[in-house]
Amino acid sequence: MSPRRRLSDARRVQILEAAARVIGQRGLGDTRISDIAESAGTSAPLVLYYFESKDRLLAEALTFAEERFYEQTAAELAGIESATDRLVRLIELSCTVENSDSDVWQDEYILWLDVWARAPRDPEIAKSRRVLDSRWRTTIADIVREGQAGGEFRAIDADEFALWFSALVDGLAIQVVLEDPDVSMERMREMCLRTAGTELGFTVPVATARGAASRRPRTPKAAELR
Amino acid sequence: MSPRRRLSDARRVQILEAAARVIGQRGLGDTRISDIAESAGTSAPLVLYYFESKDRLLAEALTFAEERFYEQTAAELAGIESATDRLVRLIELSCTVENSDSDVWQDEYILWLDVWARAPRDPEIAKSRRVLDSRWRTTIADIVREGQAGGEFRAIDADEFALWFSALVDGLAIQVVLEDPDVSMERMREMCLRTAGTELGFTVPVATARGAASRRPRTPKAAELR
DNA sequence: CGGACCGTTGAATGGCGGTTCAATGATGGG
DNA sequence: CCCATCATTGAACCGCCATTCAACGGTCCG
Repeated sequence: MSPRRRLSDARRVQILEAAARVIGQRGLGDTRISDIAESAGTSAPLVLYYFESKDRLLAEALTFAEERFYEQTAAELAGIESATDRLVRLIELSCTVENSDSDVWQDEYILWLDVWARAPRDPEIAKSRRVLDSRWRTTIADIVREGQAGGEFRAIDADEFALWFSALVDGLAIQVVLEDPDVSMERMREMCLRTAGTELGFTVPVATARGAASRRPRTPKAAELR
Repeated sequence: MSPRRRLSDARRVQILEAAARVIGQRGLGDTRISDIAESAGTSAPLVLYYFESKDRLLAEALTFAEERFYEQTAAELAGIESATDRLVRLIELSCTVENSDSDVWQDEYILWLDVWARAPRDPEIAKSRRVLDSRWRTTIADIVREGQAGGEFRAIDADEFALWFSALVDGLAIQVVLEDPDVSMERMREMCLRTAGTELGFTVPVATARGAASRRPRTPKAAELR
C-alpha cells in the first residue's frame, strides 16, 4: 500500500534505535508502541506513521540492530592483518562488554533470544535471522580460510568449524546473558579462545593468564582503519 | 492467598500438558488461556480456577515440560551400563525425533526458546531455568566422571566439558529447530557425536556411517530397566 | 430428602493498547 | 500572502483477552 514514501530517514533510524533499545530492556512481548515512542521522544501515532504496523516495526528493528552490530564488527576486523588476531578479536567482541554504556552487550544479545523465540512463527524474522547467521558463519569461515592460506591455522574444514564454533558461542552466550552463576563472561571468553586455539592450532596470545593481560590494555576501537 | 487447595491433581496435569503443547505450537506470546483450555477440553475460567493467573500457569507449564523431559531421559539412561553408551544415547536423545508424533522434539525444544526469551524479565522462570540447566550439566558431568573412572574417557575436567558441550548442543539445536538450511538434525548428531568422541577419546560406535547404522535399528525404549 | 461444598462454565466486566481520526503546525512554492 | 503537502499528536475507537461473577449441577454427609 505505501509506495515507498521517503520519509525523513533520520526519524526512521531514530525510531528503530529506540525500538531496539526498548526491546532489549523490556523484551519483545512487553514492548508497546508507546514505549518505543516515548523512548524515541515522540508519540505512538507517529511510529505507526513511519511503520505500517507494530509487527513490521519489530521485525525491522530486530534486523536493524543485528545488522548494525555485524557491520560494526566487520569494519573493525577489516583493519586487522593477521588472521589469528582477527579471530581473537572477533571472539573478544563476542565476549566483552567494552562499550561505554553499562550493558549494551547484554541488550544486544538479549535481542537474539527474542529473535529465536519469534522466528518459528514469523517467516520474515526467520528469514533475516538465517541471513544474518549465515553471514556471521561466513565471516568466521573466511577468517579461517585466510589463516590456513597463510599457514597460521591447521587444515580443517572451515565451514564445518564455523558452524560448530558459532554454535558454541551462541550456547555460551545464552548462559552468560541469562546470568548463570556458573558462566561468567570471563569464563566464556577463555573457553572460546582456548577452543578455537586448540582446534585451529594456534596459541592464544596470553591465553588463560590472570586478569592483567586478559583485560585488554589498549582499546583499539576502529583505530587502524583506512 | 490460595492455601494449597488440593484440587484434583489429574486436572492440573491435564492442563499443564495442554499448556506445554499449545505453547510449543503457538509460542508463549501468542498463547491465550482459552487456547490452553480448548486443548485441554475445558473452559478458560477453569484454568484460572486451577492456576492463580496466566503468568503463574505459563511458568509452571514451562518447567513442567522440561522437568518431564529430563526425568524421562534420566530414566532411560539409568538402564544403560557403559558410560560411553550412556553418553551416546544422551546425545541421540538430544538430536532425534524418535517419538511417535511428528515433531514433539521440535515443540519441546521450541519451549526453550521461549524460556530463554522470558528469563531475563521473569525471575521465577530464570530460576527454574538455572536449576534445570545445572541439573542437565551435572548429568553429563557425572557420565563423564564415571567413564573416566572406568577408563573409557580421557582425563579432562568433567564439569568444564559438560558446560562446554551442552553449550554446543544448545547452539546447534537452535539452528536445527529454526530449520536453518545448513544444519539438519542429522548433521547436528554427527557433529555432537564426533565432538564428544574426539574430546573424550572414545570411538563413536558406527560414527559418520551412511544412513543404515545411524538410523537406530532397534528401539530400546525403557527396556532393560529394573 | 436437604443443604453445603466443589467443579464447571456461559456470560459479564474492565482495561490495555494497537490503530484510526481529525485537527494543528510547519514548510515551501507560487 | 495563500494554499498544498507533510509531520505530528491528542483524543477517540475497538477488539481482544485475562479475570470475575453468578448460576448450575453434582456428590456426600447428616
